[in-house]
Amino acid sequence: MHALTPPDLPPRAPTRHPRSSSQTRDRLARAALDLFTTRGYHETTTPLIAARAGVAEGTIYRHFPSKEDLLNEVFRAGVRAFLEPVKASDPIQPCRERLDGIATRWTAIAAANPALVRLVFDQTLTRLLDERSRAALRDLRGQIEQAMAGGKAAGHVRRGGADLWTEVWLRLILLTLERVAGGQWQPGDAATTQVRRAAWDAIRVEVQTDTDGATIHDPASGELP
Amino acid sequence: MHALTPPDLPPRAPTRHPRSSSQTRDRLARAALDLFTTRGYHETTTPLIAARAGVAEGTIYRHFPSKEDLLNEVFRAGVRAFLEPVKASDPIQPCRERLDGIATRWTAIAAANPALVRLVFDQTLTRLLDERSRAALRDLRGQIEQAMAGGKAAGHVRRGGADLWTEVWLRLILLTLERVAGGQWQPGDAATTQVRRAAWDAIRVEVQTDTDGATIHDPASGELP
Amino acid sequence: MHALTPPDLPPRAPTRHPRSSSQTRDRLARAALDLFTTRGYHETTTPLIAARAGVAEGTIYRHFPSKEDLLNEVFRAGVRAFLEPVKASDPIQPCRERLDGIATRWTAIAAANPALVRLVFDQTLTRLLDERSRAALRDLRGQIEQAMAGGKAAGHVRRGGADLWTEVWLRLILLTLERVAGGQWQPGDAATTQVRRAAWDAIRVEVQTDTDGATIHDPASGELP
Amino acid sequence: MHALTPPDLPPRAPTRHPRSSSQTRDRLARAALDLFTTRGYHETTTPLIAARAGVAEGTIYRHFPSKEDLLNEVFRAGVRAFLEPVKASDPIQPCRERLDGIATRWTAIAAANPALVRLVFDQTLTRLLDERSRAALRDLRGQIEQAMAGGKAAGHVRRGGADLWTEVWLRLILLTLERVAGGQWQPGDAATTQVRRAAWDAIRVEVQTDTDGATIHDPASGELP
DNA sequence: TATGAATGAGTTTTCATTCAT
DNA sequence: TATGAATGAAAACTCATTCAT
Repeated sequence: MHALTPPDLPPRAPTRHPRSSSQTRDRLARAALDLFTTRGYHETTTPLIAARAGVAEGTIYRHFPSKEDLLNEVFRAGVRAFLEPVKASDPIQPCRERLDGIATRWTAIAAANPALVRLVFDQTLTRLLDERSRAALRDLRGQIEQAMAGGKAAGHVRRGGADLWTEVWLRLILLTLERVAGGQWQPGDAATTQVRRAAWDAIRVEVQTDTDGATIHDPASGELP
Repeated sequence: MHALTPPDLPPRAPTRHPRSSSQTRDRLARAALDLFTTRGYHETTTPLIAARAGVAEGTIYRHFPSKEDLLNEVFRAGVRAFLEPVKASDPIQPCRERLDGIATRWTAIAAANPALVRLVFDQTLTRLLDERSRAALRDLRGQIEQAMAGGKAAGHVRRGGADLWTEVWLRLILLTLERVAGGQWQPGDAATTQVRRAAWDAIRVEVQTDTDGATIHDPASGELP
Repeated sequence: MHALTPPDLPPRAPTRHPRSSSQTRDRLARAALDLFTTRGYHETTTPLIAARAGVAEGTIYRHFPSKEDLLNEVFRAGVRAFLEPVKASDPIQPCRERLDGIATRWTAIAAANPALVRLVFDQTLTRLLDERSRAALRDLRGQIEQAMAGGKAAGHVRRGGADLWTEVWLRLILLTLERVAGGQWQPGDAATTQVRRAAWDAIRVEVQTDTDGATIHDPASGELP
Repeated sequence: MHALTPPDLPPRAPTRHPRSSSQTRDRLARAALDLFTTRGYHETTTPLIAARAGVAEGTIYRHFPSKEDLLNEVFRAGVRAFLEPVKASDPIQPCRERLDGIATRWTAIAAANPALVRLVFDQTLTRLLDERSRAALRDLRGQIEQAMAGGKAAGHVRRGGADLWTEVWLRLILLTLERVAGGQWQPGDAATTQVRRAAWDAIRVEVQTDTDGATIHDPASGELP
C-alpha cells in the first residue's frame, strides 16, 4: 500500500495537465482516505475528494468506477497494511510475544499513517463495504485468531473461544492504535505498554487466587520478563 | 426516556385521526431509533421514518425541528437509559462489585432494547451528534470514571489514569452488550461472566508472579467470592 | 388516455403550492410527450420537462420513478389511444371497410393530438422502451394483423403473410397520420382518401390484367362504392 | 463513399504506430457507422468509437471536428451510396422499370452494407443532422421524385403529387431494405418482388373496375411482362 | 499524426424541509 | 395537530472535447 504510506502528503496546487497516471490515482486514494476517516463516507462528497486531490471531479471516475469502489480499494489497501506484520510474525514464537510484536508493528503504522487505523478498524465504514472487503477483514481477524488458537493450545490463553479472546485483545489494542493515531500517545509511551499488558491480562489464563491472595495456579505468567 | 423504554412497541397501523401528541412523538422516536441503528443515519430517510411511525412525512417536523435533532433527542434519551443504573449504583460498594452491577444492568438494557446499545455506543453516529449530546456521552463516561477513581483510591485498580482504565473496561463491557443486543448471547450466559472477568483482569492491579508462578502480591483478588 | 387528450394545454404559470395530484401528473405527462416527440428523448432533459410543466425538477420524481418510466408510461397511454378504435371496430365488417374505419379514427387522433402519432409510431423511441411497452406495441400491431387475416381468409388480401401486408398498410397509413399530425393535411382532405386507397391497392388481391388491359380476375374490387 | 463501401471490414488490432491517415479515418467512419446504427447516436460514446476503430480517443478529433460532424460525414457518404444507382439509372426507361431497377440496386446495397440502410433511412438520426445532410437527403428524394414525375407525365402514376407517390413508394421499398438489412430476407426472395409489386400497385394509375369486376381502364398495367 | 489523462459542464436522481389545506 | 404535494439544493456520475507529450 505504498500509495498511502506517506502520512501527510500535502495536496499540490492543481495543474491543468497530465500527470503520471498512478500519481493522480494515489492522490485521489489519499484524499479519499483522509476525508472518509475524518468526515465519514457520506459527508465526503466527490467534489471534496477531487478538490483535495487537486484534480477535477470527473478525474475520480477515470481511476475508480465509483465512490464506493474508491472506498473499497482504499480499505483493502489498508487491510493489507495491517495484515503484513501479522503474516511476517513468527508462528513458532510464544503467543504473547507474537501478539505483542504485532501490536508494536501496528502501533508504528498508526503513528505513520493515522488515517489507516480509522479506516480499517472503525465500524462506521463496515456497513458500506463490499463482500471482497469484508472477506479481507475477516482474513485479518482470522490470522490473529490463529495466533490466539496457538496460545490456547499451549495453555496460555483462557478457556473460551479463541474468537472471543481475539475480539477482546483486538478491542484493547485498537485503543492504543486510536490514541497513537490521534497523536495523544507516542508509539513508545508507557501507556502503550500498559494497555498491551492489560490486553494480555484480559485473555491469559486466569490467576486463581484464594481469599488471602496466594496464587494457586498461574501458568500464563512469566512469559515476558 | 419513556419513549424508548417499551422494548418492542409494534408499529401500529396508520390511522387517519388525531392521536395524543406524545404518542406520535414516541412512535417517531422509536421508528427513528430502530432505523438509525439498523440502516444507519444517512440510509434512513424521513419518508422511511414517517412510514414506520405510521404518520405523514410532514408530521416529523411538528415534533422535531430536523432529522438531526431527532437523532440527538433519541440519542440523549438513550444515554439517560444507560446513565440511570450508574447513578443508581451504590458509591460505597467496592469498585469491582459496583462495575459488575452496572454491567449487569446494562446487559439487561441491551437484551430488552438492543437498538439502544447501537445508538449510544456505535461510533458511527457519534460524528453526527451535536455538542449537547456529546456532553451527555462525556457525562456517562465521567460517571464510570468516578467509580473507577474510587477503585484506584482503594488500591484495586492498576496504576495509570482512571480515564484509561475506564476506556478499557468500557470497551470490553461493550463487547458483551453488542453480543447480547445482537441476540448471540443471553444476559446470564457464561460468556458474559467471562468477559466481565476479563474486563476486571484488564484493569485490576496486576498479579505479580515470579518465574515459577507464585503470586507475590495480588491485592485486587478475592473481591468477589 | 384522457390526460393526453387536450391537444394544446398551455403550460400554466408556476405556483408554489399543492395542486391536485393528478393534475400535476398530467401536466408532466403532457410536457414529456410534447418534448420527447419534438426534441427526442435524449435532447429532452428533466429540467426542460419540469419547466414546461411549470413544476420543480424534483416533482417529476414524485410522479414517475425515472425519466425512462415517464417515457414508457406516456408511451403506453399513447398505444391505448390508438388501440381503442381498433378494438371498437366491427370484426364482422369487410376487411377494407374495417381498415378504412380504423384509419379514419386514427387520423382524427392525429389531428387532435399530433404528438401521439410521433410518440407511438416513430421508431426513434422504440429502442428506449421497456418490455411492457414493447408488448403493448406488439398487441396493437397484432390487432391489425387479425383484421388483415380476416381479409385474407375472405380472399380480399393478396397472397403472402398477413403480417407483411399489415406492415405495408401501416406504413402508408402512418404517412397520412404524420401529414395530419404535422398540420400539412386535414383529416377530410382528398390526399387522405388517396393514400387510404393506395394502401388498399398495395395489399388487395392483385388485379390481373392482360396486355390489352382487360381485367381477368379482380375479386377485391368493388368493395367500397 | 469508399470508406464505407467494403461491406465487412473487420476492426484490426490496435497498433501503436502511424497509419496512412485515410486508413484511420475510414476505420473511424466505419466504427461510427456500425455503432450509430446499432446502438444509436447517444448510446455511442466516443471512447466506444475509438475502441472499435482501434485508435485512441483523441484521434477522433484529428479526423472529425466533433462527434456530430462524424455523424454527418458518415451520413452523407451513406446518402451518396444510395444516390449513385439513382443517377446511374436510365431516364428514358419507363417509370416502373426504372424504379424497380433502383429498388434492386438499393436492395443489393442493403445486403452488402446493412448499416447503411439504417443510417440513411432511420428517422432516429434525422433529427441530429445538419443542414447540409438534410439537403443531401432532400436531393436523394428529389431524384426519385423526378423519375416519378416522368411516370406521371407518361400517365402511369396516379393523379396526385409526384412527391406524395414518391413518399409512398419509398416507404414500401424501405420495408424491403430493412428486412434485407436485418437478414430476414435475401435480395432475390419472393417477398422482395411482392413488396416491389405492392409499391407499384400503390402508386400506379388505379384500375377502375365496375361492380362486376370488369376493368374499364387500366393504362398502367402490362408494363412489365 | 497519434496519444490518453484530464477536464468540467451537464445529466439524472435524492431527500430534508416547507406550507396551504 | 396532521397532511402530503411540492420544492430545490446538492449528490454521484457521464462524456465530448482538449492539449502536452
